[in-house]
Amino acid sequence: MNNDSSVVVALSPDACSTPVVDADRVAAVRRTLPSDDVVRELADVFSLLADPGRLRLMAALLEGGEMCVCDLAAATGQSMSAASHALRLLRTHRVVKVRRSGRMAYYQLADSHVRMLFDLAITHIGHDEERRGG
Amino acid sequence: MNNDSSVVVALSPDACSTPVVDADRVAAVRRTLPSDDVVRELADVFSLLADPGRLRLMAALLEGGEMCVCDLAAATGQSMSAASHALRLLRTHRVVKVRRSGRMAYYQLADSHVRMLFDLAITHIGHDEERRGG
DNA sequence: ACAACACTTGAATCATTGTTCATATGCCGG
DNA sequence: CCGGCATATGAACAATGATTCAAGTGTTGT
Repeated sequence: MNNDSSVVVALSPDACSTPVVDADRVAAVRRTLPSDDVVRELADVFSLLADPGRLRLMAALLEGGEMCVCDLAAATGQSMSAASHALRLLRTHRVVKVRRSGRMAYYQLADSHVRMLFDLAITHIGHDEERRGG
Repeated sequence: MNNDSSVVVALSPDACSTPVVDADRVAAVRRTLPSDDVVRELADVFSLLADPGRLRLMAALLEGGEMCVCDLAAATGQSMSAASHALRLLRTHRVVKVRRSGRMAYYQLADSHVRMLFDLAITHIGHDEERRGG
């Protein structure tokens, strides 16, 4: 069936370089896409998880519960400075929270989504390892 | 409830750069941490999700099912070149798969983990809309 | 054959980001 | 108060990566 509402490609003035095959589908998809803000925040969250150092930090907290910075640094194999920088990032994004006692800072995970994100991603790469024949 | 009074600073004989407060906990955590390879793969997966362009691409495929490159580019608001580069990355990481028909290339998601990763991350950033029951 | 088309790819550019070194802050014991 | 300690932070540097332009591949229609 042809779309009587004329397959007019309502391209913005500057985006006229992109041809469109199925204009209706494109329009429908555009409507359902998350807003730019949400997309940016999502990318932000995943960026936090996209670094081995931070990943180890989170895995350590997943297992160790609550730990101080120097122990976290030792457990994850990075310098205290690197660990502190990483924890700061995670802190500002509400992934971990800190409790201070004297000169120590004890960190723990702030919510439980991290564990699920981990498991899901592990499932994904496990799925990848499972395939045969290279 | 007091635990710090009994905390013995069990420094390893050769505590070079990183001091350790709770050596046992550190050792235990180290044992449970995923291997370097797994950590790297995890970071790799999350890196794919850490870009707005790719995120929009995946969200579009989540909604649109199977789409050609130019429609994906139009729907996600990027150039065809950018979309193609992004899709190539997603392809090599087995996140999307491609079907060719003539000069067209139709992409779709290769596994269902993406949707769960999305929902989990959206829950985390607190933009979870009330969509249960409807 | 030719040209237009859908897509891919390579190279260059530019921005982002992780790591390190050095220094700063605040707490504790003497 | 002072020195040592746990942590935090700033700036510089190097590496990674996204985007763009230009050119390349294979396909369809005339």
